[in-house]
Amino acid sequence: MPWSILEYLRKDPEVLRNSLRKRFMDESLVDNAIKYDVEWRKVLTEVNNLRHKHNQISQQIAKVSDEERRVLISEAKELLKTIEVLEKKLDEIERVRDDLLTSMPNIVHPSVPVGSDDSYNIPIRAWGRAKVYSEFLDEFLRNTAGKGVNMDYEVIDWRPIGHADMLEYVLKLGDTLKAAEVSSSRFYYLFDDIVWLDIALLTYAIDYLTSKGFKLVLPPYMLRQQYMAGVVDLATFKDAIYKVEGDDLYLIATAEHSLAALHAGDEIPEEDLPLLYVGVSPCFRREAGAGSRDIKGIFRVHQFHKVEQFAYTMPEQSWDVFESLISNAEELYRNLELPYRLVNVVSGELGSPAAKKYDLEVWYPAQGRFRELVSCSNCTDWQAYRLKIRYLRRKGTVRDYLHTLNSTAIASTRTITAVLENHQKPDGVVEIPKALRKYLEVYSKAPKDYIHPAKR
RNA sequence: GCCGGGGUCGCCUAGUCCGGUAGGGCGCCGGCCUGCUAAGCCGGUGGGGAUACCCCCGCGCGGGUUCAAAUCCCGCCCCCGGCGCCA
Repeated sequence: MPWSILEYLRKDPEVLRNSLRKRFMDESLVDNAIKYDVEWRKVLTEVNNLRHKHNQISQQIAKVSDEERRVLISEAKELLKTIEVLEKKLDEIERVRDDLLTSMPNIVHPSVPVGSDDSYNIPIRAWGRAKVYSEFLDEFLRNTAGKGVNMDYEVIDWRPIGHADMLEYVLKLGDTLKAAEVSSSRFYYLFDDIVWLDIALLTYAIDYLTSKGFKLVLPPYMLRQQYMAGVVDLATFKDAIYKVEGDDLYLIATAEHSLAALHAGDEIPEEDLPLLYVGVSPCFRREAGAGSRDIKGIFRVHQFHKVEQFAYTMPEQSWDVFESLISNAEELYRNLELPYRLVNVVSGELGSPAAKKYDLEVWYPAQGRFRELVSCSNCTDWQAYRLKIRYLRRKGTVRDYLHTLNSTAIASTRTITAVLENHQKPDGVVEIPKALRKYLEVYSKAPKDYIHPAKR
């Protein structure tokens, strides 16, 4: 039963305290959990002893005479009363203990920078030649060379139009105002060339990853609460997840959720690992904590399409696979000619499931900042424990929790915004990345090289 | 949604009517035996707590009846078949 968190809780709790400190969370959680775990084991032993006594009496009853039976039955009944009281106590302790355990975030990996917010993220490498409007040069340099990673750039003397205005007013290929009226804010209608682009981006990513041996999956878009709770933490549940009224179903916020649930309860032989999946699905997000951030355009929306990489691995494989998932993502963005930097995300911004996370951030010329397009996480055994997914080593003699990892490949709407800003010409024409051409050529009405501003 | 059948230790299966320690086969692991292999024999093969014995829980899930539930009762989930509805 070596779930890393429970194991450390019993053998070396300082590891957990230290991890919580790095996340700026209250480390008393650990001592509280220890207290309840010790108490739980103590009461469990008491209950088990009483149950044993009761079982013994119960088994005698079948074999004795009528008079003896009457005596034994009343004895058993007495015992049951005691057991019942103690079992109630045990259930209560167990409930508290499990709540404490499942509220425990994953253990922060030693290589994760410690810091409270994303200004402490550490850039690891950068790629591409960023178009930097003169006014944004200081900001650009502060976030590249200033943080120890050099990135090629060219200063431009015109300010590109922001992706939201491009979509809505220059190209006139999106209508977020009507969508807000009929749905609510953060919804959108997209038309023609942008829809082709959305489709092409998805097939592009699918083609790339299936060529690399990933198994293609179209997963359920809704999951029961039990499985959703195995994949996400409470904060995500509250802020990101839509509930379907009248059913025990939740809309997925990413294919990661369904792909993690795919092997819930399974035991996977060592020789089958790693299992690599590429899922494609719509994603539904409440964005409850977002306030009015990115309220314009389609950067932060309630629904979008995403191609997602997901891996099940042996514990000793997961850090290598982690690196390979992010390098897949990088290659996808390099081929789209989108300049990016890769950051090692600070401890304070890590979600509970993740032990370590890389974000791929593309430079947005009109906004003058880097923005997250890809998030790649190693969840180690955090999800596997909750979903009871184990590996079998050496023909079933060792059984243990495996590791799960996930990474964005392409999130459609967000990638579209990056294309609209980075491949925009001074005259408002958007050049389509050549890597997408092949996926657009199959459609007679799809654009092939350029998307042109609407005629007025 | 309705009617019927089903869900037992990795797989197959007995036990359910009639309540009393869940049995067998296959596979797998370990051991014995043996020129080698096969066969044969012995033990193990779910979760948890103790770890020197050992104990508790586990028959789709959750309740109930009972000293005692795989077995009886109630609710739910899933699978198969039929009917209905349907892109």
